[in-house]
Amino acid sequence: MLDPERFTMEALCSSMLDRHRDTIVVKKREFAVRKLCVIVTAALQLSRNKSFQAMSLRDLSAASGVSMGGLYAYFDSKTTLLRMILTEVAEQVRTVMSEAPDDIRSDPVAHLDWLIDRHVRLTETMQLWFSFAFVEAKNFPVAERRMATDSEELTESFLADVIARGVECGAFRADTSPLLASLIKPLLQDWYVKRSKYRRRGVEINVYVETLQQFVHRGCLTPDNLPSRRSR
Amino acid sequence: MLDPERFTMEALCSSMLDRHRDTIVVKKREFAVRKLCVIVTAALQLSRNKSFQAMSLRDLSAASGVSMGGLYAYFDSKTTLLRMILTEVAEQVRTVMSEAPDDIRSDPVAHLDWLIDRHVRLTETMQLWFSFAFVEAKNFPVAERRMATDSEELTESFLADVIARGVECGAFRADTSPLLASLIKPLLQDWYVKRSKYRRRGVEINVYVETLQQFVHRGCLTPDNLPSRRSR
DNA sequence: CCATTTTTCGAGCGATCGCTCGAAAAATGG
DNA sequence: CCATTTTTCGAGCGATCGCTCGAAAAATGG
Repeated sequence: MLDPERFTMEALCSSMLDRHRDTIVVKKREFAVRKLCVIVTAALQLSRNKSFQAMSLRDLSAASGVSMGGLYAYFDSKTTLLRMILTEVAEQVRTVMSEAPDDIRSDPVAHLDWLIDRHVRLTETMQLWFSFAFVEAKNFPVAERRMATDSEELTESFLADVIARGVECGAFRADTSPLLASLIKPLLQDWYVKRSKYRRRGVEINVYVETLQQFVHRGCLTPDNLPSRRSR
Repeated sequence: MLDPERFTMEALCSSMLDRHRDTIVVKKREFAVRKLCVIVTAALQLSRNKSFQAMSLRDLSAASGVSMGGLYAYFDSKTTLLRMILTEVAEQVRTVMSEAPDDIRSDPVAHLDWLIDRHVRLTETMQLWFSFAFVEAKNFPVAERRMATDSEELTESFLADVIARGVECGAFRADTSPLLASLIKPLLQDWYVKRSKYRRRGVEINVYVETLQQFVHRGCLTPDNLPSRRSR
């Protein structure tokens, strides 16, 4: 459903380069993308155990094999590197969550399921990026924190819009809580925030997606649309 | 339902002192508790905007009015201060979530509702402490991170136990997802992690608790126990 | 009131941080 | 092959960090 080719490190760094042509000094695209991949890979890896703040640029230099001075050809401050990564995550969310085909868009239940499925699979594919964004966004300058907040609100608004349409057309209960979209979001986030827990317990991504969809269905579908699974 | 007197800064710092008698140099209880309150209050406040790592001990000294040297009478390293705060949060969760009276304990549905209610209200009362623990725990030494993980797993096990009992006695669906406890936890956390969002939208704590309880009911109660709220 | 204990103070330490800059190395193109 | 451009390098900068320690101030108790 999601083409993995779209989210390779090279594809994402290529996109990062386009977005930051003005701050990246290196002129030749080939050179720039290759080094960006190395730098970003090392940065995500190092931030995984420690944190972005705790990672020094000397650590990053050693892990990436790019000299201290060399790093500054790709960003003009450590905060800029942070912003580049956060922006890439936010823009991928915006793009990927907007791509619902028309036939799915026409059915609120299917559309809600689609949003849940897409979000979980996107965060799975870009797991390191999302963990990074979630953990680091809080600790940094106002502008960067704002970016993270906006991205989260956008995700929530995708959900809220579909739910509102579903209530309107009678697929969802009329008494569906206005908080529902707010509650689905932390459930989506848990998949990557607590990824290691689910891995340890052997929870497959398909199981997680289906469990979440069913949980949400029970919370907001009208009884007519709800499959009755009474067992025993 | 929760006595606020139990969770005043003074009560919590008094408890912290008992737990760390060996590392705190100051001998007179009266002195120690008073200064601890000042120090911890300032530390939580400063970590709110920046982060614990980004907060320097000079910042803390200035904000609390305690000199650099004076601080070290209350902890022997910055990490110890972190550990003291995290421990206090974890122990309060452990205590407060274990106090269900027998009559509630005997009814799984009531007990689950009680756990949800208690957790949300505890995190509301100790909001700064919980936000701190959630944001900071990831960034720090292995031992401290482990403590946070253990605490979260404990909370989850409280939920899982009650759900298992509920399934056994037929109050909860037999096909209740084994993931349910894992999914409730991020919903509980969202209340304090995204507290400012809910405040901005004017969501009252009672509404949040009830919405959450209802959402969970729909997800796991057998139809017999589920109040039918079909409207229009 | 004074001897003793307890608490508080803050200048100064070594280490590490983000970042710079002039020079070296590599790539390019005629 | 060589002149020019582009990329990479790493020692060194000022600033700030966690932490120490000897001395001053405050509290205690007979």
